[in-house]
Formats: sequence, C-alpha cells, structure tokens
Amino acid sequence: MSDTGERIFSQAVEDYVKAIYKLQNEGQSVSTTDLAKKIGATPAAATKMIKHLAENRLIDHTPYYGVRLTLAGERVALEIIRHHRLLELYLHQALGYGWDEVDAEAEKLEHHISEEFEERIDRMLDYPRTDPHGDPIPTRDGLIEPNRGKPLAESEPGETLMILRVRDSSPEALRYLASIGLHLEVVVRVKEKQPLDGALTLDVNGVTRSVGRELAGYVFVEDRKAREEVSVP
Amino acid sequence: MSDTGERIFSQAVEDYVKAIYKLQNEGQSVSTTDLAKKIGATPAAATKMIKHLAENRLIDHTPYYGVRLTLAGERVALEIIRHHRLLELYLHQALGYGWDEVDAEAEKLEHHISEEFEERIDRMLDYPRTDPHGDPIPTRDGLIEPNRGKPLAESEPGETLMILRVRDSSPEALRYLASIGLHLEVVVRVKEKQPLDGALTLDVNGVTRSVGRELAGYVFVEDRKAREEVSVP
DNA sequence: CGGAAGTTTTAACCAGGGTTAAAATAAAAT
DNA sequence: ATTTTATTTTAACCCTGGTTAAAACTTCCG
Repeated sequence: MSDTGERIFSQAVEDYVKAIYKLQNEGQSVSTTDLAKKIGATPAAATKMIKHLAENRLIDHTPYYGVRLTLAGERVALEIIRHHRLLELYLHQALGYGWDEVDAEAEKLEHHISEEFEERIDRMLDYPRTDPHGDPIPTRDGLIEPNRGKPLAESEPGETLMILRVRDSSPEALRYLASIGLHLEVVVRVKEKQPLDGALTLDVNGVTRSVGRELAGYVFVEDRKAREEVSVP
Repeated sequence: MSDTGERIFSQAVEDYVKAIYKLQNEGQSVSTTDLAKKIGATPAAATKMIKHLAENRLIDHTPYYGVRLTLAGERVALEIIRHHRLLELYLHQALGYGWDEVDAEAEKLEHHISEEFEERIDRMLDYPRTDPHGDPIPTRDGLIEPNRGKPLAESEPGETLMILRVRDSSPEALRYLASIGLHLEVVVRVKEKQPLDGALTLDVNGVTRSVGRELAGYVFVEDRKAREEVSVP
C-alpha cells in the first residue's frame, strides 16, 4: 500500500527485460545479437541497454558471454507478461477480439495499465490461469506455471490428444489453425505421420486434416487420458 | 482502409495539441507560459515544441503573441479527446471505475489504443454522446457538440435545474460532489444564494445542501423545463 | 599454434524532449 | 519617451535510445 502507481522503469527497459525472459526460456544465456534481433535494434543498441540493465541489477552480464535475468529482472518480466496475457484474455472475452488479434493490441497496452486496471480485469475474468493461446498467466506475486503440453509434431499415429496451447507466432498461422478447427480444448486423433517431412494427418471432429511439421510444432497437446483426471480447478 | 494503425505523432505532440485545444476553449490564443504550465514543463520546452508543431502545420504561431490550432491540429486534438472520453465511459460502465478515477486511467491509455479498440468500445457502449462527467464525445470524424449547461453558480433562488455536466477538476471535488448527491441527471432547486460569497443552498432530493461559489462554478445545469422536451435520443 | 570469421563492445554521432541562464521583445508605468 | 517588468525566445547543455564504423575479443579451423 505504499507506491502510488508510478512506473519505475521505462518502456524500453520493460521491453528488453521481457525479450530476455522469453529468449532465456530456450537456451540458458541470451546473446547480444539474439536480443537485438528480438527487439528490432542493432547489437550496439542492445549492448548499451545491457549495461544499463546490469547497473540496475535486472540482469547479470558476463561481457562477451551473454546475459541472464536476476530475480528482480524476472519479477519485472513476469509482471509485464501478466499484463500482456490478462489483456489478451480480456480483449478476447470482453471485447470479442480474435485470438490472432489480441497479441498486437496487448503489446501496445501492456506498459500503460495501472495496478488498479490489472486488478479489475483479473477479477472480471474470475482470476484466469491461461490466456487465449493457453499460455499461463503469472500471478500477482510473480509465480508462473510451467508451459503445458508437448508439441503435436512429436506425436505418433494412434494417439488421441487434446490441444492445450498454441504458440502465438503469427496472426496468419493462428487464423489458419482456427480455420481447420484446431482451437484450444479440441481433441484430435493422429491418423498418419509422413516418415520424411513429419506432416500429420489428423481427425479433427470427424474431419480429416493435414498439418505440416512446422505448424504442428506450434501446437501443444496432452494425451487425452491424462486430461480426464485434472478436470476443473 | 489504408493506414495500418501506426501512430503518426509522438505522445508528446499529442499531449501538447490536446493542451492547446483545451486552453483555446477559454480565451482565443494560447500563451507559451500557460501552455507550459498545463503540460508541466518550462516555457523554454514549450517554445521548442511550438516550433515543432508549427513546422508540422498543427498550429499557427505568431512569435510573442501565442498559438492557435490549425484545422489539422484540431482534428488531432479531437481524436485524442475522443479516445479519452470513450475510455472514461468504458472504464466507468464496463469496469466499475468511479467518476473520480476515470480521468487518470484514461490519461494513461488514450495514446495507446488502436482504431480497432476505439471502434469496439464505441460499439459496446452503443455509440455514446457524453462521458461520465457529461462532456461530449467527439465523433469519429472530428465533430463535437458544444458543452452543455450554464454554471450552477450563476443560478438564482427559485430555479429548478438539472445537472448536465461537471467539470473534471480534481478527484476530490468529484468525490465530494457525489457525496452530497450531485450526480449527473439529478434535479436540484435553488433555495438561497448568499449575497456576498455566492454560496448556494440547494434542495437535492429533499435534502438541504450548501455549495460554495467555486464548487458551484464546476457544476453545469439546465433549466428543468427545457430538459423535458429533449428526452431520450 | 596462428589466422580468419563471427560476435561483442566501444566510440562518435543523431534526434526528441527536457533543463537553466541569458538575450530579445512587448507591455506597462513613471 | 524612457525605463521597468514580464514574457518569450535562444543558446548551451543533459539524458535516453537509437545509428554506423571501428576496435576488441572468441572461436574455430587449417
């Protein structure tokens, strides 16, 4: 009950921290070049920001060897991701945005909402755990559940699977997946798997569909049986 | 259907243009000092921005004699004010914000919502004409109705008036007004007016209330009879 | 081991939006 | 009519977040 809702870090800082968080989630330490690429700036700009972040104890920096978030940095990242995912869900549920549209709008808003706003939409959505792509929403105090599911691309013929999560890659990919019936919670059965390119033939609600290996790598699933025990929280 | 939703002007530019618009609405041309004060920066900073705005044909600047918005500038100002007031109403209606809280939150968001978002909340609110303080919401194509009502402070004993609009001054003032029953659409009767300080004694829903001249200057009213003919849009 | 190649960092610079201090101008007052 | 006062503008500077070009460091390979 002490802070008055002022933002502590600039939007740029928040963007970098968030980018580092995401890169860190596949591969231990984050390189300057990868970070620069993700942010859309030059490596030189990234280096300068890295110094700034390190001075503010948001990251540990071993020159020439990359960067890792400190605990403080992770807290900042998770707060922004919380904003982002709550906003995505809110836009979807309350304003009818499609799951391919929510990311762009949430990106614009995530740095600018107050704690009050966050709290209100959280309550309005009844304290949700996942966003419209099935990604977990961090809690107010910076905890996050692990990502759910294994890639559909790694499944084998005969398996019956439920879609739990879809990587929020491009709006086009999301729209295409939706168009062939691959939404969250949908159950699919794997009919065939091409031996060479890994393309899958699926049964989706009685309709036969094909997805290439790349797209199938964006869809995360869980064995049908495992799901029955978890049920509603 | 041509622009991709990119913002054309910086947030700073938008803030200055909005400030000029508001100052212009009482007193013809806007002085550097007043503008600086409104923005919360030094006159030197305002001068620099004024040059920038003039180069972009958003204002006409007569050095040493002040500034006026061009038509283009007015369009920009009204677009931001539209965002602001739609947001205020949305926060109030959809998220339960009090009328004393909406201004601060809308201030943060008004620069960052897309046309899509604007369109969606506009539809969701069923194309409203006024915000929670009774201020008119500009249309999508930059038209705005004149401010409604005359100051309560100028009314005389015996008059029966309906509250149409309340100046969005401070959250405290708004909270106080609400606490004594002075909301929008409420009908009051003027019982007395102090000859010297202009303080009013009112009948508000059967309760007797006093408001000083300053506060009464923030409340805008219309003669009760005039209202009956207008009715619901 | 010694380059060659790729990555990272440094250096010098730019633009936007701010500051303070000083100079220029307008308005008011003796 | 001239001086005083207040306002506005200019000048010189700061900080943030970017750029390009060059230098420093790793790494990998012959």
